[in-house]
Amino acid sequence: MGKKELPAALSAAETEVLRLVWDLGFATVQNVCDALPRDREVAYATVQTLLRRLEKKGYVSHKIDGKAHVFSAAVKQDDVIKRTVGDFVERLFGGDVRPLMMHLAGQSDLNEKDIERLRKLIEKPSQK
Amino acid sequence: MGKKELPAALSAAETEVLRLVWDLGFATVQNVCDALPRDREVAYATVQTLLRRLEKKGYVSHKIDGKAHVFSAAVKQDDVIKRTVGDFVERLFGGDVRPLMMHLAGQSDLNEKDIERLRKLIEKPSQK
DNA sequence: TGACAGCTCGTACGTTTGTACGATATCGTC
DNA sequence: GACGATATCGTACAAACGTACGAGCTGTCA
Repeated sequence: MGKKELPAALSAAETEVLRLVWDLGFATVQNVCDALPRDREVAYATVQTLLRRLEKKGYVSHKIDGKAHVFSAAVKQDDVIKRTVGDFVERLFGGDVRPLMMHLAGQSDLNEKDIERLRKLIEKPSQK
Repeated sequence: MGKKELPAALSAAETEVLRLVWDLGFATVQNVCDALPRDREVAYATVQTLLRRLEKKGYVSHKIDGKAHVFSAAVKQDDVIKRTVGDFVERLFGGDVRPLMMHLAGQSDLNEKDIERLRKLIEKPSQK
């Protein structure tokens, strides 16, 4: 097993749509449109194309319900995230995650619980 | 003053070159080529184009030294990182940085010092 | 059963991206 | 001052992206 071979790379717009599909679990084109942030409205037809491309690349699949296509993810979110974040860190930080963590830590407002969970994750030298 | 207006968006390849320019401080096309990771070799001419595009977009500028152009960054690294990471988190996590931090914390091997610094950052509710 | 609303499919198109060739300009050296 | 080595510049081009129109198919309800 090991390396789950992921399909071709995702563009930004595709990534966003895929995320929404994960969030929704099952979604029609319309559902995805509705789930888009209000400030990023985009034509129905565009979402449709993005879903079609995602399907062709193997990231989602659909079943038919009446006249609508109901899409769902065909890849594990963790795998995609791992690869996407990896690429990102590579480009912007030369592969070193630490500056990114520092940046995030400085930027974000984490509550007590978040910090607690983080601490756990960080301090337990995970079984890598 | 606030929002430093950053120029148009960067592509992945551009981002990588810009990072190298930051790392190097000042760099000729050749320098950037040499600094590229060995597994990602790319033609001199390609790097050249990317630097040209970066300059047109306003991310780098150059001065002339002999026959060579010496490029240096024209934007603050922090600003670019902030925006780039922001976009990224928006697309892949819907704007919530916490899942990303958790992911990174679980993936990376941080040493004692890193953890210490992180803890400081996290726990001091910085002046936002 | 026919009209309508909703949905997909084929197709398109201007941009951006990644990559690069060939021509030209410039610096140092003999 | 001519020559070679090294740079840049203009230009190119296929693929990927973002976005979308219009035609056609399919349930649904009167």
